Amino acid sequence: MESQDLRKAGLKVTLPRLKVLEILESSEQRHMSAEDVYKALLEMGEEIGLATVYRVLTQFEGAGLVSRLSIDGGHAVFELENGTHHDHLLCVRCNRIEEFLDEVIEQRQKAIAAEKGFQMTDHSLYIYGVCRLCQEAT
Amino acid sequence: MESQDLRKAGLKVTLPRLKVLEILESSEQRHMSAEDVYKALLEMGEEIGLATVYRVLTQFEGAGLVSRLSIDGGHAVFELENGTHHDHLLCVRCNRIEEFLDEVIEQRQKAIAAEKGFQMTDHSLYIYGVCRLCQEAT
DNA sequence: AATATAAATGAAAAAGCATCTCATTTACAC
DNA sequence: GTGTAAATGAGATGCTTTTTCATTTATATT
Repeated sequence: MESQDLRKAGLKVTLPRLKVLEILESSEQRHMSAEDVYKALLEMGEEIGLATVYRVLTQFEGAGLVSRLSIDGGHAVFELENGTHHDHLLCVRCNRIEEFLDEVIEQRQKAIAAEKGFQMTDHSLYIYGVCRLCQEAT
Repeated sequence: MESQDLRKAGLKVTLPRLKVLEILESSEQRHMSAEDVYKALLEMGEEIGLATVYRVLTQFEGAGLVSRLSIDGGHAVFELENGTHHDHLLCVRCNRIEEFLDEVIEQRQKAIAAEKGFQMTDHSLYIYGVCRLCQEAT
């Protein structure tokens, strides 16, 4: 039950928050923009303001319940946190997003940061390309 | 002389374009936002509109004269193209940007794209951290 | 169960970055 | 020099996200 997650995060258990969580859990797309979530809520019959959706998603991010991806071009998408770090592959045609984790890359990043004297706090890696389905659809 | 670069790119040689190039070449910061360039132009006494700066930078990007970096959080910075691909390290304190190239990472990215059936078109990798100077300044 | 209070929400305004529109100016081919 | 297509400036506009502020709601306390 998710109410516990909200309480643990110091957030009151409110209908908007429960509904946003519900959308994120039940949507067939794992990666959704605030707008996507907002529209899904409307389709569900929940009239929750877009500003609230943004606020809730940002709070969820702070609470570690979701991660925010900052896609090239400025607009963000959110994914339910699954506990494991990963990077992303994006299809430039259909916007499909896939996840991957590569230990070699993770290690090299740490090594590079160390070489340059940086205390690494984070990193973001996106591979852009045309996914298999879109290649076939040419 | 840069007029040639502009002509080669099919762009007319205009004062705004020459001045923007001049700023990019002479600024002590290699990475500048459109706003940075605009302000530098003003300091130089050139009253070139911000819209023109954006247009010119976008055209330069298309012509391969500059590259655009999309920093986390949405706003873009531009760097003079130096002919060699590289990725970036960003200091989260002072916003210093350093460049690096790691062949191991480059190879792994290609391998991952291939594994996932993606025809890779591009990638973006940013390592965030605290640079040496900012660590010392704590 | 009622109440107090701090937090959450909605709606609209504002912010921030970037692009577009359109009238005017400019580069450059002839 | 002239004509024409391209470039520019200024302001409007767009788009995503955040903020403001009055109202509502969750929850700790009585």
